Amino acid sequence: MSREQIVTGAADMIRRRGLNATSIREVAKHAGTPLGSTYHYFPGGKTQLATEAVQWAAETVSKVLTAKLRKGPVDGVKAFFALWRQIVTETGFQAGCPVLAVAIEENASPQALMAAADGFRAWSAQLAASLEEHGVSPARARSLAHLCVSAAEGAVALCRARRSIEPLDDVAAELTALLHAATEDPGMRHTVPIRG
Amino acid sequence: MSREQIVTGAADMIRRRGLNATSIREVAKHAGTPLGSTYHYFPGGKTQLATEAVQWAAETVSKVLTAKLRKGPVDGVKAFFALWRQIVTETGFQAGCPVLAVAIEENASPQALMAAADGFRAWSAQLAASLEEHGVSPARARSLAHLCVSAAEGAVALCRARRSIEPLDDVAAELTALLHAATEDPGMRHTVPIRG
DNA sequence: GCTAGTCTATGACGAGCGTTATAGCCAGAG
DNA sequence: CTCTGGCTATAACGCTCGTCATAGACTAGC
Repeated sequence: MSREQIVTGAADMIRRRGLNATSIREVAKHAGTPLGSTYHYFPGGKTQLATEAVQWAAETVSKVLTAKLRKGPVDGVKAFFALWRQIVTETGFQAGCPVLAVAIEENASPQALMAAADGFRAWSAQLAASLEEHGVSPARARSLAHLCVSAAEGAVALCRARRSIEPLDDVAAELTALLHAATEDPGMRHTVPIRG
Repeated sequence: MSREQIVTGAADMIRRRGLNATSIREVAKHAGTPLGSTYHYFPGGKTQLATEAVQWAAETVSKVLTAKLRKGPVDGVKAFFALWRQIVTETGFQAGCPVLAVAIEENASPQALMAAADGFRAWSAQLAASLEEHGVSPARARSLAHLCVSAAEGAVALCRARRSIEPLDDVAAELTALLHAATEDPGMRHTVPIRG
């Protein structure tokens, strides 16, 4: 169906150029459908298209996360980072995350922004739930999940700017080690936290 | 001087709306200068203006980092996160990081993108140097520095989407604890603290 | 074969964009 | 005083944007 091609094409353009630089005309051309069709399928205009593109991207990642988290949080996070690594390298550092792209544009429609928030929230929640299942306290699970999602999103941006995969790989290594220690090492599980 | 107002105004608009949604006309209006003046001061057009805006923002953060890192890497990172926290909350979740904004737009000019890369690299390098000074190995210092910068940038985006400061605070707490353990406490160097 | 509804095709609208050109202002140097 | 050079002011260029309207084509059900 060509409706789906429009959504996935829009998501691809948004993750490369950002929301504002993604025009409906180019999305239609990229999908091989006429401009009129876009407004037939998406009567809500650009707002609706952007919202659905973000939702589609968020769900795609979410499905991968669901599948890989079955083997535990560390494997899930590894897959999460591997996914971003593939996107960044396969596109020659030209694509990132459409959810992030929409999140940082002030004039994005409220619906699209909400879709982005829901996407981030879903990923964090999945990760946190898996951590809890492996003995991490709820508060710490949430905070580790936020760290993983934030670090991945930020690292993708660093990699794109520097045209090097190094930041993402560094971050992935640090976080796998951190999660491993937080979940599997019984001797350390009740260590007194250092705060300040 | 009004030239500087144009640069700072451009940086402010870019961090809110993104590069593409920031028009020279609006930058000029926001700075109270006529459109013609913009092309007088920046004959390189939007490319030059964006590049200088990114450089200015990167250097502003860099100076804060330089000052606060004198008290050690943990204090530096705390200040780094406090800085982003202030920006996000003060603007009601409407502003983020202009360096990130430029980094994730494919059609940003090569110069502006390079300025973004330089900014990220400078922050990471400052942090890594401070970590090395406090006994962290070069490789791990680099990787921890990448983690801090990436996580801060990503957390700012999460906060903007969700209109909540929670992700940033969670990330800051996790990373201060991680850095503290990595630098100062010999007995805890290979442990991971648990938050309450 | 006709009708209805889905989708295509095309063009137009007002607006905003980056950029350039040109004429005018207005201080300070001679 | 005149003159010069940095800055302002204004208008225009071609272009793309989001959106809408409208007419045609195709396909499914009767």
